[in-house]
Amino acid sequence: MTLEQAASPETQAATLTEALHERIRQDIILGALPPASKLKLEHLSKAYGVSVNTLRETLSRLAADGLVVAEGQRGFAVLPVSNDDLRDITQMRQLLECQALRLSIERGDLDWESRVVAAYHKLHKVEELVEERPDELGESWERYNQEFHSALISNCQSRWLKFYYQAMYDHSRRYRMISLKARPFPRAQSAAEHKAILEAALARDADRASAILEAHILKGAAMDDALIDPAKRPKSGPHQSNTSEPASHKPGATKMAQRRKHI
Amino acid sequence: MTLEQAASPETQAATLTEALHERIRQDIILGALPPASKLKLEHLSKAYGVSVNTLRETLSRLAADGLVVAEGQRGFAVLPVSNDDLRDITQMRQLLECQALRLSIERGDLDWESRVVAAYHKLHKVEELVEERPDELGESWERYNQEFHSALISNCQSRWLKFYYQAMYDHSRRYRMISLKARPFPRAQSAAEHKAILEAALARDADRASAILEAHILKGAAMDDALIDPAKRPKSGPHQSNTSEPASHKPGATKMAQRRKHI
DNA sequence: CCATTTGAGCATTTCGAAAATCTCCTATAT
DNA sequence: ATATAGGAGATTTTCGAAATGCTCAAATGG
Repeated sequence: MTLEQAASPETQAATLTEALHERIRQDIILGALPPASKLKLEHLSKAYGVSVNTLRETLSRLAADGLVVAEGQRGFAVLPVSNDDLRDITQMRQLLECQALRLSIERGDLDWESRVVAAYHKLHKVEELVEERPDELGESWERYNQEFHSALISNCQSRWLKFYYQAMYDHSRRYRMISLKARPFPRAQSAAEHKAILEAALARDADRASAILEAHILKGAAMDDALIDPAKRPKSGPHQSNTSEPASHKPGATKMAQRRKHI
Repeated sequence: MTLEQAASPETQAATLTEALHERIRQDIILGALPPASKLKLEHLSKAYGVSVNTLRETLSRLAADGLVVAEGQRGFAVLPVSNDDLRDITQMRQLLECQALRLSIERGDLDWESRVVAAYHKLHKVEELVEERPDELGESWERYNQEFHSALISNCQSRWLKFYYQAMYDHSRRYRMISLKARPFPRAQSAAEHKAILEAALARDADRASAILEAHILKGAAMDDALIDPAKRPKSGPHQSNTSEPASHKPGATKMAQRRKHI
């Protein structure tokens, strides 16, 4: 996502590269392209049906975004996960999102209020039901959760703050997706927290809202923590997982690159 | 600059794209490629002596960094400047740099202390002389100023914080370069502020150091403010702002042509 | 006279393949 | 047996040009 798109979220991709960027970004966040997996150009370009150049340009962008690491003459790989990184991401989200919320509340106007209320309403409805039918509603919860958090900070004027917030949110979402594969759907208390944030925001109490949000972010991340053991990744034999198209938009992933022994 | 490079600043560019990325980044920050100027692919690829694809990949990365804006089917342009953006950048620097400084001080160790002292020493020496001979020493001041600020936060462990701090520093530097073309070298008080920050940092007084730094950043930016009038840019008839090479920095095929053979 | 269409010129986007580099397996020598 | 050198195959990097889409002025119709 570019800075422009963060400022005014367009949904239409004008070029192939932009569409591919969004597609691969989602595949990384959702886990179709697992952490630390090598992104081989020829292979992926076939899987996504684009030329190597287009793919390369896209991966370069993602590398600048931080979702992909690019090492000269050694290609691209999905950013690995680690508990350290998760802690880092979490602290950054606390710093950026709380600051954005403060700014947003300070200049709070009626349009913003109604956006927040509307977003909360959707999220609230889904949260009442999501624990019973997580498979069906999990995706909705993700969307509405993001929209609620976005609405809260939408009144902050800082383009950069929003831009970096969005990046950090994407990263934390990737960790949550990983976590959800190992645990059910432990969002029991988040509904109460969302409500408390809403009330503090509507009361224009920036300190209180910010404090609750900070704790909320930490709690959410705590559930994803300690789920990352590097030895966990399936090391299935030959890498044929990708010989077939990513047709169901599952571009599969090659295995982690074995690092060279000596320099 | 990638996330990796921010974490451990490598100076060697392994590929043409990486070298070009750094080169254009500098040209934008230093003003050889002026704000809002259109970056025509064919033209620039000749000027820098690379193919259109390589240039394109580089510009895509810079777009993700935020120094360049990419509009689908309409090419690339240098990010425009505005007073709003300058304010935004300044506030982000305050937020990120102060937080990084706090974290850095909290886990302050001896190595960090000595890095800070060493960086301050260089900066101090240059600041004593820079106002008399700004043309000669301005560049040194820039480098040592950046190194001092970098040293201050170097002990903070957050990769992302450092990464975003660096991006914001680059942007603020671009504004300072613009400002320096209109005013002499008004850095009289910054020396005293640097000293105060150093002392607070060495005393492990995070609150005081952070407060001084916050004011310091604001003061520095205040001098660059109000220098940007949108009607100023030379929109002379046919857009010739780029017909003349950014050649002050000779983007010709001078240094780019040399390729390495072995490591 | 104004609005709309057309099309030539120009700029961007995308592709396929060549060149450069890295990886890993094998042979050879110590 | 271990270490070093050579080379085939795989992968990344770079290029030149074709395909696509935008811009803007001239032409056409109301």
